Amino acid sequence: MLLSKLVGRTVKETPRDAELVSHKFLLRGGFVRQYAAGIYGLLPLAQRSIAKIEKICREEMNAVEGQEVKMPCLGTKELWDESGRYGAIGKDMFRLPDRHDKPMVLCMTHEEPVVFFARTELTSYRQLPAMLYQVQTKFRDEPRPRGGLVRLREFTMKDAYSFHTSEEDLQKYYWRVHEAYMRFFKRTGCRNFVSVLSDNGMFGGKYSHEFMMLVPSGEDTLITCTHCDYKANQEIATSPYTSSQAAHLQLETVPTPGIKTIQDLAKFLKIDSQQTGKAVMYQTKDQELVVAFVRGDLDVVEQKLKGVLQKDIVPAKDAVIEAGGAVAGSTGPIGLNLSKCWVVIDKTIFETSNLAVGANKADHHLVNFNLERDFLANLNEWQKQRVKSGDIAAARAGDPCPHCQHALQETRGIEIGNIFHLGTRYSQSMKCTYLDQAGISQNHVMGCYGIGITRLLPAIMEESHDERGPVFPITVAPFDVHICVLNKKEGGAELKAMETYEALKAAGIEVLLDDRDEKPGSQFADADLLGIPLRVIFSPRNLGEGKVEFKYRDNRTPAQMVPVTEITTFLKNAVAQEYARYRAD
RNA sequence: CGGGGCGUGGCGCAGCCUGGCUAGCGCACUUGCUUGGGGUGCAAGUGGUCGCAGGUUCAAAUCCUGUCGCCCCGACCA
Repeated sequence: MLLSKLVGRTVKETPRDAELVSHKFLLRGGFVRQYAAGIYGLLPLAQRSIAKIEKICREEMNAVEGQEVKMPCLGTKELWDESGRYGAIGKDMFRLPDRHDKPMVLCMTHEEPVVFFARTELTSYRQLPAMLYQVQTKFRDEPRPRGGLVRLREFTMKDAYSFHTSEEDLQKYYWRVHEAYMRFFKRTGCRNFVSVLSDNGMFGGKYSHEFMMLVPSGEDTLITCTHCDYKANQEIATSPYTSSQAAHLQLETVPTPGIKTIQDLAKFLKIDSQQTGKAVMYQTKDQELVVAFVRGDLDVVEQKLKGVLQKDIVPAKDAVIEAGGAVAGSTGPIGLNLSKCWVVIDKTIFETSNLAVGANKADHHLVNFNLERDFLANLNEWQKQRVKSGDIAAARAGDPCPHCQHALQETRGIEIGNIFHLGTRYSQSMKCTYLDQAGISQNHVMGCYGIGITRLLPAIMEESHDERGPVFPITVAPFDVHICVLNKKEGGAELKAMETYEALKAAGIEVLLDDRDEKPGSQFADADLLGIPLRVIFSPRNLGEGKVEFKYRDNRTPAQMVPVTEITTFLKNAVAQEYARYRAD
């Protein structure tokens, strides 16, 4: 490709809307253009990279016996009603009427369409296990698209779905896909990534992993152990917090004028915040109050709370708080109106004695509160139904690891892939069955596996760049080799460069030739901005000595002079070596 | 949905508070000369209903009202 003909120009100024480095470089390098919030078009440079990512992805999916299919993006309400998700998913799903006013959806994931396939095509145990995958556009009406290509409303995803006759078979295959994912991410040049245990969200199922690129700009917080291999999304990470147990003292009400926060309370009572109980309030869709209690020094994780409660929640409004009998700033377990509210108690409250908690009376708190004695023992059977318990607190840096007790640490990450155990969540609701060996109808046991294809490009750029631009792994770079020609009119520089360009193309190497009549500085700056891993510079000065200059985009070795007669062979070797660096095995 | 910010040629911005001739600057783009190893210099050009609608006024990019869009933080996120 000649750079003078490449559609998509580079710019010096950083567009105002860009925050992330990947976003800045994507715009400045002419990789993408924005159409609307969360909606981008890929120009040739980005499209070339994405196509390479897709190709590697297909190879790895084929290697685990995946069969590529293409399912429609447009879906009908009927199909999504079968799984119950037409109603369960809120505004995240694009919905539109067709010309007959029939409700349609734009698919945000494809469990429903794939089950549609499976129940007619996978009807015998002889066909199982089977895996279908596609590389397809997904639509999600995100509340807040952001970060350039990181969080989009329209994007490409590789989604795969496997069907099994047993949990054991699914589990075996699940780990095979996990392996395939590790290979895929290595091959695409991802370096610092991990798989972590994650929340199942709206998928259902028993377990799941997220593949996370560890970069400071990541949206998710991960909890990892400094000693063992425990890794989890903070949404589900746990810790066996150390708590203090002591002889139960007399419960007392104490006036606490103007004390609203845990910090103030601990200071006022001259105790550690670990000796307090904090109430965090949410509300359900039915306007019922949800009061979550955790130890004062800890934070509530909403995902965990939702899991314990099995309900969707949002932060509580004042009217709901009042109706539930809670007093903001002094909310405690005793005295709540349990007919109007749910109470969720974190395990740390069970484990700590003599806590200071709110008294549900303005400017008063209780001290020496002991959960079993002062609250649970006084509940009748019906009230007990309104009280749930579980692990709802956030594990933090410094807390002990649930596996080895060593200190945990926090890291930021971008989710680049995930794998989910689905079980029979969809095959049951959508009546998807096969006949087993005994001729008995059984539900398929399912797994699903996603990779955010579009997102991987900015993720790689976040991980791999310098102040001048991205530094692409050759496996996903838009081109293999970038040729600059300085002062092209003199000394036959342009002619020599063209010869090399043609020879490399003939050898199947993807070359970008900067044939513009630009100053060296401009050419170098643009080459840096495009991030192509190998660079050759033709100039009259060096050609006078029969040499051209070769350098790596990442400057891993000093630039070297290569005889122009050998440059084609040299580059063929260099390209081959470069690809070899990203082999998975 | 809550909080904050921003809409002026393709990009980055000034002008707006305090209304006033043909709306300005830099980059990019076109043409010519110049320069030639980290964004040369000079000259001449192309390109804008100042997001949109309504209002106030002799006069609106500028003031008022409404509306749409975009970004950031939070909420949310298979």
